[in-house]
Amino acid sequence: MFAEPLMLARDPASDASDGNLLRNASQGIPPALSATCASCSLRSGCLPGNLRDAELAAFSAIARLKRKIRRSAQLFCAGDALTNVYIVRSGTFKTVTVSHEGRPKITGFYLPGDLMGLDGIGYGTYAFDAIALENSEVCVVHLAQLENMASSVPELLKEFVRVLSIEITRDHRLTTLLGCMDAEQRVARFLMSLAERYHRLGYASNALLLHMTRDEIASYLGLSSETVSRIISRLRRRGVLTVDQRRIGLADPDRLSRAGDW
Amino acid sequence: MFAEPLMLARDPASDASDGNLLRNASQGIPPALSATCASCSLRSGCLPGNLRDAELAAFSAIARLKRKIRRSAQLFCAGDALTNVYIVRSGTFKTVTVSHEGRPKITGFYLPGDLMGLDGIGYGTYAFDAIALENSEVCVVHLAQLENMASSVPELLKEFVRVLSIEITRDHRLTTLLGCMDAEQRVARFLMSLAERYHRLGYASNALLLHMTRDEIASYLGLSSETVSRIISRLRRRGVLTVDQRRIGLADPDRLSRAGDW
DNA sequence: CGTACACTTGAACGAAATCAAGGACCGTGG
DNA sequence: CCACGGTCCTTGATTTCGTTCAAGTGTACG
Repeated sequence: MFAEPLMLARDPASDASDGNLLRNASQGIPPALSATCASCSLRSGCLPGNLRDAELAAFSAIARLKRKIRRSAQLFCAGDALTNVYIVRSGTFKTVTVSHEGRPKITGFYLPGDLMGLDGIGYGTYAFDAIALENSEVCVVHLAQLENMASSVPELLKEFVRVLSIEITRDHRLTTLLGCMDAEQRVARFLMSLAERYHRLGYASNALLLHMTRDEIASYLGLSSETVSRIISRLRRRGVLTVDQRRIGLADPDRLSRAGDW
Repeated sequence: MFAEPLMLARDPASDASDGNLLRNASQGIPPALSATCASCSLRSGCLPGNLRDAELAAFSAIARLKRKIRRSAQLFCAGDALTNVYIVRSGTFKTVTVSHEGRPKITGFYLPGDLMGLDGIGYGTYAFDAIALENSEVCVVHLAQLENMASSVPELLKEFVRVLSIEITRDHRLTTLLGCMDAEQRVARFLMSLAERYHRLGYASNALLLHMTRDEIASYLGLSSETVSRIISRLRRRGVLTVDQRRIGLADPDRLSRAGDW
């Protein structure tokens, strides 16, 4: 479909080494003791959202370790052995898979509260590269410890299963989007969904700041960056959006929503 | 993308009533006592595959209830409250979602050993309609009982999480397929993947019998049925496949595999 | 034996990719 | 401070792949 490699913003190869340096550096910093789940601003939007105080403290202990990842650095690599899953604490990530010819394809964007690495559990290795789109921080959750705790805390088990299931639902929606919708529907849905996710995190619901490039959006939506650009321009001309670089204003959310109907 | 409704083989509306009649009818039949997991031919290809004898018997008890679904009848409906998940025991199912204009889109095909309904757990309702492509049988697994047992049997918890994770992986692959690949790659991958799944079930690896129509394949792959037909014809002309209606022979699996490379 | 449905194939059309060029923004260094 | 190079973004012209439309063939089943 792409005759030439689709060049994304940053070179994965150089990111890898960059990421490793950062990882080592950040692990030298002792985790802040104040960073407990009870004091975290995500709270209900996160995996342990439904736990009671004692259980929450226990979960907090297994998610104690934090890791800072600088913009364009790599959190984990496709093929690496999976012992941890990660919860985004702040910032944004993308996950990327690479064709055997080296063409990258973005499979997801992750915001605060999202779990990364779930897709790799079944095979014991990460299925994708995870790269930070801005300076970000994650909670490191040892999978075996999580499964242990889930055995003894039914509420956590349910919540973990729920998160896994919702990831499946999200993927199925993406599947429908990629299989059935035209370019305008895809872009409209993408913006709506991003706005909703930010809104749930407490941001304004009628404006959003994209942390990804047009190329990255295009890759995720199975389009070319030119097409994404054209669609955004068209929606702007129609008065549905206001556009100032990465700042997108939802001037008419109803019409945007309808543009994404299927 | 489709200006006209994509007509699938059978009318979902008529299937629904048909399905309900069947459901009531089949529930009148007492479950066969001989149908235990220990005696099931799927064994290692199924959820309880790694359990030891005592645990297997316990699992067998919560998956005791079977249900027969006749060709084109409906197992469950999108939006219905989800209390059970289903394991395909024999036969084939498709899951279907319908656009607000009534256009159907097939989101998955399910073979023996596959779990259906996982995508609905997060929201407590099924996300899709599940329809049998041939006369089929499923094991009914009460979700609450499954989660209960998973709490006390770590091996089952791991296996359940593994199955959920693998579903995520599978969806991500489909996402890549729909987002990046051209028609030939999609069809080639589809056939390869189906052949592999049948092979794991003990069928010949170089031949396969499609239980779905070209329309259904097309819907799943985000193509038109004409395109699917043309691609299959092209692969036949090249000597990669032999085609006799729904019987597909994999004359040159290596080349078929390469045709699906990305 | 005839009707219905699934499948195949051809021809015309269209949506999005590709190719190509120009412009805006950013950090850097003179 | 401004010039410079590098990204990123936008827009236009052309091409391409797959859809749509249309017709015809084959197969299953009453």
